[in-house]
Amino acid sequence: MRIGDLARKAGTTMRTIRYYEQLGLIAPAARTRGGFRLYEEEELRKLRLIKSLQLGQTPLARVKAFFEARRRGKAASEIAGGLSRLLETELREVEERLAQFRAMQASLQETIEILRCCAGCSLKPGPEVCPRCPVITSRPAIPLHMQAVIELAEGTSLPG
Amino acid sequence: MRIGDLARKAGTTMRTIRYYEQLGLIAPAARTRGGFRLYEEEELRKLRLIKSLQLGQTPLARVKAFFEARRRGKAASEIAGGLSRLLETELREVEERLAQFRAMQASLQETIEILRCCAGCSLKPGPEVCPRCPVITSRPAIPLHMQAVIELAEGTSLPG
DNA sequence: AAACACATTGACGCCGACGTGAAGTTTGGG
DNA sequence: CCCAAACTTCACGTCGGCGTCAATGTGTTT
Repeated sequence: MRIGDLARKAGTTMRTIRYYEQLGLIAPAARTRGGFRLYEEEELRKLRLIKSLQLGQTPLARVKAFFEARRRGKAASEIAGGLSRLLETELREVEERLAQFRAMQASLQETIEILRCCAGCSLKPGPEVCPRCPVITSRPAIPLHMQAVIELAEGTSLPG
Repeated sequence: MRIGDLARKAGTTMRTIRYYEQLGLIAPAARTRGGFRLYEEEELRKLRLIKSLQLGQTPLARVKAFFEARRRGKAASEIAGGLSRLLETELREVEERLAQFRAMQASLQETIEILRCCAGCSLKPGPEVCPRCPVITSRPAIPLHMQAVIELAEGTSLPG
């Protein structure tokens, strides 16, 4: 299989594949006499893998470290141990980001809800303006995005 | 307050503040005769806001759009409507990423568990190698990272 | 008025993950 | 044999979010 086919099958581009090769992530199984890269199915699997790893923001350098763990480890237990250490680091990072995104999601959802209420009342958003609004007052804390909205609303000139 | 103080209070740098100004995100309330930027507390709040928004990967361009929504909207309901549309877009993106990260987390956790088992057995990881391993065989699907591990393990030469 | 920290503009650099040419070479079908 | 399509390497461009340097100007203290 040549690079164009591989790119199509993997849903990526030739440029990307060559870039990965430059980084030492994948390599063609062989070359034609003329120098064309020739690939096996294995590279296709690797590419798909890289793609899915990228969904989790895993940088290519770490993907490489992951791929390289094969060479360094000798015994199976070493391999398993080394890999699981790598993955635990990764897991910690993923969980950090998860927490951040969950917080963002909560803030966004709450803020949207409040805004819908304000839009219904035709009021400038903000707790001083709409002090009896249950959507705002029943909340333990003002969500992140709502704080921004309130600041923004202070610049406007409209009936309160 | 001059730019250095603002930077310290906001936990950022002068360069960053000037960069934000260049992007139209924040502006000094005034300047000294000599040209030094002078800021009020409001800018500090804005900076803190930007920082927290960045935790959710919100690009600065969108933060700007968010800030600019003030000028475009005239009536309060327009403002609230426009903002909530912005935030809904943001929310959708955040939720997409949340799903991806959740999948990554699950895959990582499962893979680490499997690897621990393999390390305990001193076996090369992979379902053919350890066919009776309940940790592997009881799973509905092989997690993402485990697929990578299996590919990697195939290059090793060790007692199965 | 000298010393010193603090600021100013401008410009170039960097990282990651590629895109986008340009100029030449190889392959495969008719 | 010839031609278009596919491929090669080289090298510069992009985007976001700043870092860092250079040369110069300001504010404050003594």
